[in-house]
Amino acid sequence: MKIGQVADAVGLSLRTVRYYEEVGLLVPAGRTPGGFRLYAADAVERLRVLKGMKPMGLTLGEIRELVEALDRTENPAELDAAALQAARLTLTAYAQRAKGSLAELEARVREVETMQERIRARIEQLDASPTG
Amino acid sequence: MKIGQVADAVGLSLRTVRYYEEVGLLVPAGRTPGGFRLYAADAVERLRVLKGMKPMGLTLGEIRELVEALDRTENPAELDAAALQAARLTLTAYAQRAKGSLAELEARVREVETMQERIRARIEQLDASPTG
DNA sequence: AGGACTGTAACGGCGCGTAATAGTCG
DNA sequence: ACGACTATTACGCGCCGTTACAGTCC
Repeated sequence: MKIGQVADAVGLSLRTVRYYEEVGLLVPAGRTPGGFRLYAADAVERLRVLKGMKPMGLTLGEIRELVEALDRTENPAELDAAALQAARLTLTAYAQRAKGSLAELEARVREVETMQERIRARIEQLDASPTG
Repeated sequence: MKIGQVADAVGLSLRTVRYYEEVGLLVPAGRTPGGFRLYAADAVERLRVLKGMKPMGLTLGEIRELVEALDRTENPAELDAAALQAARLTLTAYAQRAKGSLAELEARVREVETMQERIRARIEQLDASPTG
């Protein structure tokens, strides 16, 4: 697949896909003789996962750390005890981050609801004014 | 009040308060002879409102438009019909934005929950592995 | 006088958008 | 050969964080 097909399938811009390559998130499987990036079919799923991590509020560098930990633990049998423990720590830390992210999102929801209420109250007040 | 007291009370950095002045969100009431910014007491409340609008995902320019609409409609009796109608439109638009923002936040919550689940599953898998 | 505070100016950084220009594919 | 696609390079932007250096307050 060329970059346009991949980007369309995932819903990311060409710029974004190229930038993700620049920061080491997804390197294309190869190139055409002329230089066009070529992606394997699983690149789409990979990008979907990356995209799904962004709402956690992670930087791309953190996302990279997280996906690398996930990659390395795909079949745990191949890992020695030390590497396994390290990966476990990383994953646990990001699970915690996710928890904190959820708490923050809920706080944001409450703030937005408060603002919404404030605006609506003002609109009602305008509707009730003599000139309105 | 000087900038440090205001910033502390609201939980914004000095840099941010100065930047908000630069973009026209909050101009200090005056200056000391030496140039220090002086704020009135209501500046704190004003900054709290500004801070409360950010979770809606508005740019500072949009925030300015919104607070200006709120400012202008504080006592509707002084407004003519045209100005009142214009402000009403603006406020309604931002109420709609708030609604959209809430929908997006809920989508983000679901995405984060999904990622959290994925990470937790992997951790459990590690714990169940022979080397774990 | 001295320490805490504040001033301006300027650069840095993330995560891309957006040209501009040129080459490649079918 | 033509149109659709892609490549690289580079600047821009929002929202500040972060020096760096100097001045102000009490």
